Amino acid sequence: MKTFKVSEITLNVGQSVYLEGETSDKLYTILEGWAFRYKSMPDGRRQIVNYAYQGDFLGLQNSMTDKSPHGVEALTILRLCVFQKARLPSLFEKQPSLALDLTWLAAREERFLDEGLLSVGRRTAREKVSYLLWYLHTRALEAGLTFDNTLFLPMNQQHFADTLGISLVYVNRTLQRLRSSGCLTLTGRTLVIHDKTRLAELAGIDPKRPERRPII
Amino acid sequence: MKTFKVSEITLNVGQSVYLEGETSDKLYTILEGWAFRYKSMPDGRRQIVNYAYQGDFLGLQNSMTDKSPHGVEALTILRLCVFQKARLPSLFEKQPSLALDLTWLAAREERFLDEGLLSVGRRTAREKVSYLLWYLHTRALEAGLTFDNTLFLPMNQQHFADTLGISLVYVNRTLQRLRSSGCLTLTGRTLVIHDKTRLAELAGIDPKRPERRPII
DNA sequence: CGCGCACTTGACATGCGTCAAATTACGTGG
DNA sequence: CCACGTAATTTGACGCATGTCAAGTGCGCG
Repeated sequence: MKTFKVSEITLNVGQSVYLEGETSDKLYTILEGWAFRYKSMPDGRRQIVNYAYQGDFLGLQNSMTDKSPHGVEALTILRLCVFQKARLPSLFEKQPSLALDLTWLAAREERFLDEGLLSVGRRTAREKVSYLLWYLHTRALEAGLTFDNTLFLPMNQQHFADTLGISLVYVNRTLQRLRSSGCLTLTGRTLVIHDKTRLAELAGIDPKRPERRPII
Repeated sequence: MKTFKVSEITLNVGQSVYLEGETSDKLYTILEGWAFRYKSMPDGRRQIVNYAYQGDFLGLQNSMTDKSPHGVEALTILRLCVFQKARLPSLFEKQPSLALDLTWLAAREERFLDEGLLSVGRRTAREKVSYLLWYLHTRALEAGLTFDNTLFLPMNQQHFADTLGISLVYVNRTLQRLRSSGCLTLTGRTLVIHDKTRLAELAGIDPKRPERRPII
């Protein structure tokens, strides 16, 4: 294990863990803070692909020699643990349970991405915004980042727009309408969920197929 | 290895490997044929999340006890190899290279999903359809399923629509316009790419950031 | 020969995008 | 603590890409 860990680094808001198109032979775990993964088009259109926080791995999708197909940027101050990806094979040999953990994490990320695709592809704007807030709240719960249904969100409306595939202006209008529905408050960066069941309804989440409960 | 493999099964077009909401303690590899993974909303809206063919794993995202968050359906006759997921830990111990392979496959799937999110979230209808055809052709190349730029596509326009998050009617109109651009022919289920570079342009794929070349 | 399903096409409706400007919040230096 | 500059949020007016509805058309299969 001592040869696997390389170092610990800290990034500031807006700094990149790695850029789209950059090659990196590193792996990262988040010790503290929020980041987002994104992809973009030649003309600058951007799609945020997922958010990540403590315990999440970054860089697993990158080969060691090719350019990264996505970028990762810090949303808050971000403390990272850095590993050499080349050490992975020997690590898997010495500690097979680590391989299982990584498989589990990858599977979890895939489930998130699948949900994201459903959102972006098939939900209406109202459902999209509802779902995103529901999702962030649910993940924050899982990570112990909420206090009494209140939650600090490090992203702004532009991030929402780029996550959901709608325009900034329409995110704003949709948020207004959600606020007036009464089931949540979002002032500045503070989100309070008053009625999560209602929010799930607005998001078009199937009540008969509940999300998996937080693992631990 | 002999204790890992359970059996081999064959499905017909339209049959399900597993349904959304079903619990399954199995893992599958595709030996032959095409399938698609999908998720849906309570009211029936459907999002196809990815396509899979020979060599791809299915069921990795499912826990052994919870309901599957997505379904998988056969697009062609589908031959599958079935494994017991519970055997994975001991397998990883005996054969750490398998863990690496699975990690690689999971990373590959994540890259596909990221691309899908970019498509659905940020591309226009024309770019979406172009990208999907480009993507299917590229993957088919990688798998040795094309012959002289000609490729059999097992999916219909409804599948395209559900993949791209647009309506069936608009997929059709967009295909018409793509055909008249001259860079492809799509008659029935046969796709011929005449000018792949042009197709990539229409899809808004960054020329400076080429997709990773087929591995092997 | 006829039924069913995939594909087409036209007419019309609308959810969301775009442009532009106003307003508010926020950090920074004086 | 205030003044200022910059970024984030909000609102209005208008346009368009895409959706919806509905009616064909073509074709494979029994």
